[in-house]
Amino acid sequence: MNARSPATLVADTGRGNEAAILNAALDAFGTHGFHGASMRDVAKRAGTSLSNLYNYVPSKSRLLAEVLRRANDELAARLGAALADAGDDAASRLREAVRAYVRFIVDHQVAMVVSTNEVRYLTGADRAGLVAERDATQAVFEDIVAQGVADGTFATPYPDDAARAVLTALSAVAGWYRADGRLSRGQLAEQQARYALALLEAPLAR
Amino acid sequence: MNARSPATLVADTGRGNEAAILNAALDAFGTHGFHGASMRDVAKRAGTSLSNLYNYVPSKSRLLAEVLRRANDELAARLGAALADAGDDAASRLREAVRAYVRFIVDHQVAMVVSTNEVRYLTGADRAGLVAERDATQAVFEDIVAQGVADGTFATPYPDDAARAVLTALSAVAGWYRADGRLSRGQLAEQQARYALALLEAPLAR
Amino acid sequence: MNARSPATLVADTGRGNEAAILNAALDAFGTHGFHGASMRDVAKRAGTSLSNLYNYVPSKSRLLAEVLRRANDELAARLGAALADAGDDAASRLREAVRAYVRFIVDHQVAMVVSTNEVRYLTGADRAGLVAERDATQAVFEDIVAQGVADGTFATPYPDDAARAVLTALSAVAGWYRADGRLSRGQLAEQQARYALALLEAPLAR
Amino acid sequence: MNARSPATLVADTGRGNEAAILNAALDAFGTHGFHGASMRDVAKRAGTSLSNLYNYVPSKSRLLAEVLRRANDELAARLGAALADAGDDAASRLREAVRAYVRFIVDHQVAMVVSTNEVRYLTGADRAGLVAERDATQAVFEDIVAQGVADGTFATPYPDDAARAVLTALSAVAGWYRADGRLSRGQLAEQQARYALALLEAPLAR
DNA sequence: TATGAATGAGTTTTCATTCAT
DNA sequence: GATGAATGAAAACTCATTCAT
Repeated sequence: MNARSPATLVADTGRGNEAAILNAALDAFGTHGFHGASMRDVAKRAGTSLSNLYNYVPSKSRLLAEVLRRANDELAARLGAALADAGDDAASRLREAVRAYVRFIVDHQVAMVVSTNEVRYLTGADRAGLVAERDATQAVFEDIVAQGVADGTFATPYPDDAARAVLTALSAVAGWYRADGRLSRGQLAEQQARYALALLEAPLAR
Repeated sequence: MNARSPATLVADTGRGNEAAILNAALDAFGTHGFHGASMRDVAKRAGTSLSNLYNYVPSKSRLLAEVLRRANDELAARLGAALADAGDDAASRLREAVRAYVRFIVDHQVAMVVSTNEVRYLTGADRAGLVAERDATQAVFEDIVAQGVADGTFATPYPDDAARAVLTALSAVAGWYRADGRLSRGQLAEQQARYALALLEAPLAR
Repeated sequence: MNARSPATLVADTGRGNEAAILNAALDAFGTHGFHGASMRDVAKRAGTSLSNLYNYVPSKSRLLAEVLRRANDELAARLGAALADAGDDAASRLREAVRAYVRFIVDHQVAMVVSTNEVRYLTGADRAGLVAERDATQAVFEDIVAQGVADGTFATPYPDDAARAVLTALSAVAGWYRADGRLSRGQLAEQQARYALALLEAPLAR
Repeated sequence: MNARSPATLVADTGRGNEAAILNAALDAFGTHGFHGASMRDVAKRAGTSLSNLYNYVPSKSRLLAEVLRRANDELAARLGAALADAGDDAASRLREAVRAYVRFIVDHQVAMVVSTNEVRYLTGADRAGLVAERDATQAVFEDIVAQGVADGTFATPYPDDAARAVLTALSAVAGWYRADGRLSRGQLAEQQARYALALLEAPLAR
């Protein structure tokens, strides 16, 4: 099965309704926001009863945390795989990372939107955990940029800030991407890679 | 008085508690999000009673709309003023627009955050109005980019998309800016201007 | 108006439904216990809506605390008044205290039952406050007993424990008293006074 | 094994988890009250699953009934044994009955507390059965008192009411007894016996 | 303009209980 | 006997909003 529904982040876990519930939560949070979505919404989308939700998840906020954790895991896995297959030079590593990121957005647009907008409603350990995972993702980009700045590939005077700028620009894509839009998936990746390289002030040898 | 509290978007309107209420709403929506904030929150922050809110505003969603409208008006005014004072060439117009935008974020960070995150919860005419205002702001940037592409200042192959990328990168600044951060207000503007010009592929005459 | 409904602990406070709510809570807690009574029960008995309860009381447990506080205040006031009018010797002071206590039970049987059975469900400051008030009431009896033991009126070898035994025996009356029972109000007081004096081992000069 | 945990009312019945469940229920009801304790609480304390409870007991209220029945059986057995070994005169019979009662409280304090506070939540046949058992226990004391009054050992003018007063004073002990308190088990029994005899107005030949 | 009281629908969460395995 | 999943009702409490004053 190649074509996933964009909101299907979690595949069947073999544990009853779990996948359905997590995907339903993603959908609901994506549509109404964390506070705007009710547990009833989630249950309805998951095709189960409100109270049964609590056999799988102890609270609404833990539900959000779980969904975000899975989204981040998937993104991290994709980034890792892409970089494992990439060459050694900073420019192509950056390009591969951007491509993987864009593909993640295309496949899991809602997850990206929710990740961006709703983390702030986590608290305590859930928030700390997510922030740590997110920082790890950011470090991946910072490392690439640092490498490129060291070897002269990138001329930006603000390496870390620029890495973050690249990331926020990327994640903003989830806010406007439409599957039926002007650009194909590949073209979108190409565009974003070009933005990234330009922003990092790579020579325009392209 | 020169130093405004960052959340104070609306100055005294001469109409009782109106300014206090609008600023309180901005604060509350900024802290908890539209759905996470309650009218009670707003009333408490404004130092008035819950029911008195409804003497100024007919509903919670109209309160959000009003707040967002004022934020956008202020941003538009600042952009307009900055461009009126700017030169004729695309690069310096872009630079001035970025500077004004950054200064708006620094002065009204919460307003920018709320603008970015909570518009989606408006509906009907309120939403349409806001989107139109926002499109007008975007057009300002698109026009500058178009001018620069026409006269060869900018080499980007995606003028409109790049203009939007510049804008989303800018508004993302509101998500992480801290008054006590590493960069001064001026340095921040400088950095963002450089990102913008790089992203638009202006010659690296810098 | 002389004949009060037994559950009417709180007279009109001039503040909307407050008295009705407190009396309704007393009734509900008396009938079903704290955990067995729902806020809906209370609202129904008070003749108002569930949500309106929360304009008067911030939580169910604070409602219990408030009810118990008022009950204890009334009991303390009655004890104080009775002792102010009593003679100086321990036996007649004890007798008057018992009479006042019994009259309180007769007038506010439900309040006494709830006081006895439901304090344990209070927590934190509410519980501490109530326990302190209750200790003060107990001290009144301990003082009388101490006086009587000192001047030879009471022969009990366990003054403090015996004072407590008297009190628990008294409050247990609330568990079985019926207005239409065998004993009149006065006879009941007489009986309990006799028990108390006997238990304290006063000479059987009776 | 001589030293029982105070809450262990039921010894292994040879039927799977039954004893654990009944003891867990006793604990839970003792801690939170009948309505404040949930079947989940009970299951957790018993170390089994929620649904497995229903293999042993058909409903929550029957669980309470069962626990109370066992507590009362144990108390009745102890009273019976104590009286079988006692002499013939009312004073020593009363003394032995009080001793047995106090020992029951010391061994099964929680059971006594639950018995006292939660019977009221039983309904129908369960309640009727318990009340009958309790009346039988009360009759034991009433008989002793009647005997004593008949032969001049006790001078109380209210034989039946006084018997009940003795019983409620005794059961109230469960409300404050602490294993590490001032009085030993034997001293406590001695004290309560003295209260009882005094209350019944036995001559102070002690 | 301002308030406290009022309301009905809604919130998240827990309840006792049942059922398929 | 034992479990995890399921359910509908109910819990306490909050919501945006209205109204009388």
